[in-house]
Amino acid sequence: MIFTKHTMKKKSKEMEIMTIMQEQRNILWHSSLHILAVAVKRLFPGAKLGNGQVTDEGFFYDFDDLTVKASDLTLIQDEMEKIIDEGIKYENKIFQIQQALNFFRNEPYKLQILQRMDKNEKISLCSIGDFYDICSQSHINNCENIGAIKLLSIGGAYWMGNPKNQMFTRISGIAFENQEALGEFIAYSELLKKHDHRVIGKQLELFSFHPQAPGSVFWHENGLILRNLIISYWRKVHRKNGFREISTPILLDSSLWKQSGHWDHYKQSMYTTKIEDKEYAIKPMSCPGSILYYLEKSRSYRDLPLKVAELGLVHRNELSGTLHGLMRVRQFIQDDAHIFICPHQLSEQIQQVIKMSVDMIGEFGFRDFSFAVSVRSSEKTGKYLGNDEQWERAEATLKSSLEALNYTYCISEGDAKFYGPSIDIMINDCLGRKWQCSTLQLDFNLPQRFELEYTDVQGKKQTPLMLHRTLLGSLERFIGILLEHTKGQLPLWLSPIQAAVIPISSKYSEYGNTIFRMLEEKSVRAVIIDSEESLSKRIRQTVLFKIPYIVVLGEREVSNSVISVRKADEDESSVYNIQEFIDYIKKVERYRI
RNA sequence: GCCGACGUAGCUCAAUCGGCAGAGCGGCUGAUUUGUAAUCAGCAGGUUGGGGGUUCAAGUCCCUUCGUCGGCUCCA
Repeated sequence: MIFTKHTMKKKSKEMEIMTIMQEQRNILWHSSLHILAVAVKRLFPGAKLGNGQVTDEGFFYDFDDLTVKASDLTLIQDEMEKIIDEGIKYENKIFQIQQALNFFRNEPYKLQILQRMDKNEKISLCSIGDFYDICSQSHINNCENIGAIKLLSIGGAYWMGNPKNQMFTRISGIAFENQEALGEFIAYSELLKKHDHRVIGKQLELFSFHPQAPGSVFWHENGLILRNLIISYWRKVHRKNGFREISTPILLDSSLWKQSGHWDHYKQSMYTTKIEDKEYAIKPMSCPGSILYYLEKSRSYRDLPLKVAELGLVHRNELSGTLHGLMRVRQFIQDDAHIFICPHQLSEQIQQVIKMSVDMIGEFGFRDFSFAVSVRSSEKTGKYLGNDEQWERAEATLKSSLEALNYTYCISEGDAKFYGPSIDIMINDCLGRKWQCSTLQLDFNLPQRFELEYTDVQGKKQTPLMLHRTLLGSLERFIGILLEHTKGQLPLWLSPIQAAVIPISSKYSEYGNTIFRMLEEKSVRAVIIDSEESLSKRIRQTVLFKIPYIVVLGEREVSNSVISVRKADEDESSVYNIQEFIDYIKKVERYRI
């Protein structure tokens, strides 16, 4: 459903077909937004037209002087359907600006747009009956070709996207060729709800949120087990790849943040405090701490690449309206690392980071990736640090590193940070959504600001290059993505509870406890459910709690000293010796934790 | 932060025009001793997010505050 704004560098045949389908759909959606405007003007003549637009997920139109309730959506949708039934045709015509002004004499925002244009220019307008809109795009031939339409939401949106402007009322919707396609869309929306990590987190008792700390996670025991398992695997991978792990303070003198440049850019979203008249800030990222570590002693080219990783607890005062479950929080663990290198090591280190990312995220069940290289915007304004040559070389190195690994990528123009270009790795989840977790950023800024040095082979002082990178990004957010991808059915090695031991009746409780203790002793995460409820009910509880293995014990198992094991998502159970079962679980876990 | 909606028992939800706050699940107690997704019965559970107001009377109307959801802006 989600299509990225980026243009793919290379297109596969499939991509081409998708693009054609998307183009047709865009025409449909674009045609629909005019109808939305007509419907609103008919029902609410006082409303003033803003702009309409097609997005990746439908279309919207913004209006000023329009107050509508959620229940009005049905009213507007009915009106749109009426207009569609009228079968009015779209017409595009070219007008002189002067002439066009006349059409919009009661539409101040349309006038604003026209008045900004050169008076001698011509403009394309589209008409639907006696309704006119500024528009040069193509439409479907006739309204009747819109087979199904659905208005989805009312929201606010700043005029021209500028928060200094007033807020308009935005009505969003979606349209399809036919009812079946709309049905599929509704089914997909329902599916999304079932994968919502906030609901799953509550059901599986993984975490909670409380008004006393908005945007900060309270990890419950099962959620913390999951988080710790991820961390344990992360540490293993980093040790193997030559990283050293450090931990730096979360409260640091504001002078450090002034020196790093964060104070100028992000002061308003940093938490600060005064202690003995000195101002401190809680770290919003870990790099300055890492730099103080680098500066601790003089470094030689022999020490490079110096790979320093930190699971940094960072705080960012995200605006209240942007908080969203685990996906957007104010306190989180960032799996940061800083790699200090000599310039000639750049390409090799970039490739290593990409490999590490793809391998690690793949282990969590994400096999579908795409890559973006974020470069400067085409208007090379003064906001970027470093000179043109540095940038061009860096961008070229990022691209060639991906090419060396045979990865295709797209270019995200203008998405580079002010201090350097970056590679972003997007994972595609099972619902076709893209999430950016890993990012690798080149930094021209910090090594200079902190006067980082190393001694080269000739004994001369040189400035190292610095790579920032995260693989999972925020652990909180990554867990959110993982829960949505798996619908809470985590793989065995990540399940907070791996097996539920269920004796058929209290007669077999003793055997059940023996088995349970054997599993616990070998660090298999197990529970025993020997309450006096029916067997079916206890199995149901196990399945709802998404415990992957169900161990049922009765007369047959006791007399043969075996266990019956059923995978929660399979119908058949099999008989195992307890040691075979433990060995199997340990084998799955072995290379990860 | 801005625009809008929402907030009722642990959870999911009901309560007509302002007129006695309710159900299912979960919990507790008792009976049931179960072979792979809900055994039966009884009981308890509430300052309707917090504060203020209007009214004979407020879950319901108004103000305010906190939080959540959707959208905007932002996301080092």
